[in-house]
Amino acid sequence: MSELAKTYEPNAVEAKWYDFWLENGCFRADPARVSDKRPAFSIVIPPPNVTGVLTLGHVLNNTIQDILARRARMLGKEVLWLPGTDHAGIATQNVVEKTLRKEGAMKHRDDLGREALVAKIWEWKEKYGGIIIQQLKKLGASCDWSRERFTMDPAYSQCVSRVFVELYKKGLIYRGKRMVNWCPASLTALSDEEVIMKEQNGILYYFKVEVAELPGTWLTIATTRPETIPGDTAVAVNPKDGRYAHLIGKHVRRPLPAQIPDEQKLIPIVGDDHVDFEFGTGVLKVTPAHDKADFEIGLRHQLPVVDIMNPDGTMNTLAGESLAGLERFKARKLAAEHLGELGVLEKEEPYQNKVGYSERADVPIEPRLSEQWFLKYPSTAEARACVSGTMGLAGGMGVPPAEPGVPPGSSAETTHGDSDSRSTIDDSGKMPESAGGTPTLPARMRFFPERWAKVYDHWMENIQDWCISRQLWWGHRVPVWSIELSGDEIARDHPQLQSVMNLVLEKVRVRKADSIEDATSFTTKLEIRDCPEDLHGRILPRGNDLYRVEVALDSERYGRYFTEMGFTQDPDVLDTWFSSWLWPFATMGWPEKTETLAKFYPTTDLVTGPDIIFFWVARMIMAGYEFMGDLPFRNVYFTGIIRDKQGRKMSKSLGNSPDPLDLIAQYGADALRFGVMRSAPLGADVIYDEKNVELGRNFCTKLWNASRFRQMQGGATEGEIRPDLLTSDDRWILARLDGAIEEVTVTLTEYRFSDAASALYRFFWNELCDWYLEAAKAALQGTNEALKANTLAVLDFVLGHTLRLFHPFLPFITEELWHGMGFDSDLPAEQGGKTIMTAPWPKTFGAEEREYFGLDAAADQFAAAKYEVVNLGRSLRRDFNIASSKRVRFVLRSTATLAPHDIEVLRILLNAEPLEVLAEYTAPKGTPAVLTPLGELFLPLEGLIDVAAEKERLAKEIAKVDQELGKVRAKLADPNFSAKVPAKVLDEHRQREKDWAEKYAQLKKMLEDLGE
RNA sequence: GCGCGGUUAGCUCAGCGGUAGAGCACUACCUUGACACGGUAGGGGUCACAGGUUCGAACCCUGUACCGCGCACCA
Repeated sequence: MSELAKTYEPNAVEAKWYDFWLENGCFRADPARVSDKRPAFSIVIPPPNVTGVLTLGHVLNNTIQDILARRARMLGKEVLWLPGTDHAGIATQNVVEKTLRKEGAMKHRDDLGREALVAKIWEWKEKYGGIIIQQLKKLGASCDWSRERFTMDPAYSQCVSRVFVELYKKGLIYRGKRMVNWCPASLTALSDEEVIMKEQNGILYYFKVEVAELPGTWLTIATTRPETIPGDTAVAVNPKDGRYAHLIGKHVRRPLPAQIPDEQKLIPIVGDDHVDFEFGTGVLKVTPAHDKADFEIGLRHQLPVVDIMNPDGTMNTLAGESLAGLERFKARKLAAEHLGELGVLEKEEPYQNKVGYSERADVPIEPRLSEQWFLKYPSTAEARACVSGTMGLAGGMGVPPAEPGVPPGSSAETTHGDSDSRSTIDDSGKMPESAGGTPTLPARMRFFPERWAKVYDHWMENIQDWCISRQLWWGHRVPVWSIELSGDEIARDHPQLQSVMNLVLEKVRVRKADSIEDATSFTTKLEIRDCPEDLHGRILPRGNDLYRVEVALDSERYGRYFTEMGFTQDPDVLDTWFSSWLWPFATMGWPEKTETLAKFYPTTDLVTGPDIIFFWVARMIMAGYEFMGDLPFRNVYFTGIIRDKQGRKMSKSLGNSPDPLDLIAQYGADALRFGVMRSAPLGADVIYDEKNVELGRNFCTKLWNASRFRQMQGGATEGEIRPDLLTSDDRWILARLDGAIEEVTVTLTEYRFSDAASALYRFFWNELCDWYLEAAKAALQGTNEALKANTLAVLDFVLGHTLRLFHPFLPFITEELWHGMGFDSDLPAEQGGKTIMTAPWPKTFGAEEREYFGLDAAADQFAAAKYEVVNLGRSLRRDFNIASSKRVRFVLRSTATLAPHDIEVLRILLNAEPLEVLAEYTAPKGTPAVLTPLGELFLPLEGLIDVAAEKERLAKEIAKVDQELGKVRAKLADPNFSAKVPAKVLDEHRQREKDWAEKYAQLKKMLEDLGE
């Protein structure tokens, strides 16, 4: 073994071992190695944004995954941790556009054009795309980098198109004109999940309008958005509202825009149940183009839709001359001013409401009518059942998580009315038993913490179609080519479509095509070269003998044939999550039936944040069932969110987000990992404090120094332990080690990482270092060579196991010590050999081993009693102000049989010189003493002590003991107590009473011994 | 409004029916032969509040208050 350096230098060490692991293929997953004896373990990384940089959130998330992966390897599993990055449509395009604008390369994306901008983004991706991957390596992530994937890799993109076409074919994807969430900053539609509601301090404006048919009758309307008045096409009241019901059918004049002729201002008063007559004045202005609810009212009453805004959130000419061109919030103020000038503004009051914000761009979204692609989610019943089945079942901790190979036991607990949700009652014909509504079949997927299952279930229950198209350029382009033709043109130019057209013409429904129901789907073979498959498309009547003919293609190759025929590809790209939801299998080679998929799908664990439970987790589950016929993962661990000391989320703009790379440089990756893990309990947010990283650093240093201590003793590594030479301290630490193995194993199995880290900390620091290492000095400094060698063997055994227990948390320092201590060469390959990564995970002792080593309760108690003597002796020193460095005489009056080694341990730990153990001893009057489990310990300090002070100290202790004694006695005196309490508890109390009474008597005697 | 968490030492959190715990911070002493990124000892808590169940409640039940977070909302 080489000599360990005086201090631990993490940075050089970390780089060295990471390269070593890479060179030796330690992270490589080989499906061919998977067997009955070597089960597969797999995780797919939640792909970070390709342009992202490492945050503390990534540190938390990826450290957990690394711990799971490293431990799985030590458990002898074949581990695949599959890494990669996400193209992150909006985020990435935003970043690059912003940069280009700053550089003056463009003002608007149209200046560059689609191809040029996409090319720029690819350039950007190549240049900065790898940063976060390099940073993950610094953290120690043991991903199989040979399998790194990007959601816009050619093969991955192929998967996305294929999935699109399959869903299109099934009629689950359709194009429709709907109210969507429009982001005026990013100029695209968003899904409902991308909108976050924020509390807003706004103003509620009250203005009045005159009923045209009843001059002099005015209605007052409350609104937060006066700028949309020009888009109002009705005023609505509740038909049950006595105040207004008689006005339904009459008209009012809307005040804005003011310049237009009066007759154009007339809008009807309609009756609609949606109106809440408690709110405001009970009169609602209806702006179908700019509000979801108003749009619905508009549909019910056939109201015109007047769009008064531009896509970027400025007002258009329909808003009137003065508002046109103004940004919406400026327009709001001006509109209110106009109302004032017209004399119809009655009052303004401060008002708090919630406004939808674009998650990415952080600006209020604008409800907007537009044509988008939607997805009716597939496999919802299976996806819902597999998780919601956990409710109230398999509930508590301690139930091991589902492992691969668990037989599928789930079928849907409920059947939905949805015609498209295929039944999940499987062929076996097993129907869920109805047991008072409690699901009786085991869930197949577990959430940690479990409460997220309820959130998931609630969302699944109320699932809405997903708007999957985005008006962006960076992403997967919608694989649909379309052309608008008249019936004649179809017949003339596209004979292939004619037969389909005939069908359409038979049942011509010349009305606005705004949903899938109006489309006629077709499958046809178009006679074009190399096209082996049927093509799927739809013909949608657009009115006036015009038809939109569209085809969905999963191969870009054929797209150009359609282009040649005059078709154009849909300009939109797909929502980023439309590619992410395929991640667990698209990264493993789907749709090919690869060995990787066969061996590693479904994955074992997923580690992610609860904030993307709908964005990603739920959708992956549905995609898994739909395309793989099986769930994508068996256990989902939801991390907390990292917050600063004030409880705020980490964010760049707040500047409260430390750079993990700086922390690694300063403290080391292991320190960062340990510090974060120790403060990240299951199910709770993490309050980040650099002190925790310091703790991690200190911990590594301690581990380093303890190992150095061992090394300085010399001798061969890992000698044979002779049970006959084991001291009580040896037995004690072996038992403690056994307890630590048990606790760490259990806590990790239950995903309680912070508990595992605390258990490791406690064992290593408070048991191994504080007691065993100090006690072992008695043997190591002694002259008994056999005893010394045996102590070293025990120490090596314990340290070797400790390093392995620590390895998932502290991969670098444990590898360094594994080598530095010589474990790499002294152990056979199957027990680790040249890397701790492949060392087996420690197992608890069996009964045989416990007996072999003589580990029993008595041995444990004796050692604990010994350490208690030390504690009490040290307190005594402190009470009489004797420096811990000063050697003083102690006398232990004891009838216990103490081995010379035990006496030597006591002497060293007490820093006594000498320590006399006597069966008979009469202390001089005034000698301080303390009662210990092994007898009375005296600190003879002739003449040095303050008798009064000692008396006071004893009196204080007597009072305390008296109090405890009183409490126990009171309990025992209660007839109810002894009658009702379990025997075990009663015994405990009786024993306690005895102990306290004994202690009380002896303390009294000691007080007397002090004199007068 | 509905749902889910939380409220324990100055701070961050464990404990979840039977003598109140850890880490950090604080105080005192100690540069002793692994470690001052350390050691030893110590101070500090009517476990948010009010009821209830129980021989016994930080822990179980009910309600209240406050703090988070979802979901749905009234313009």
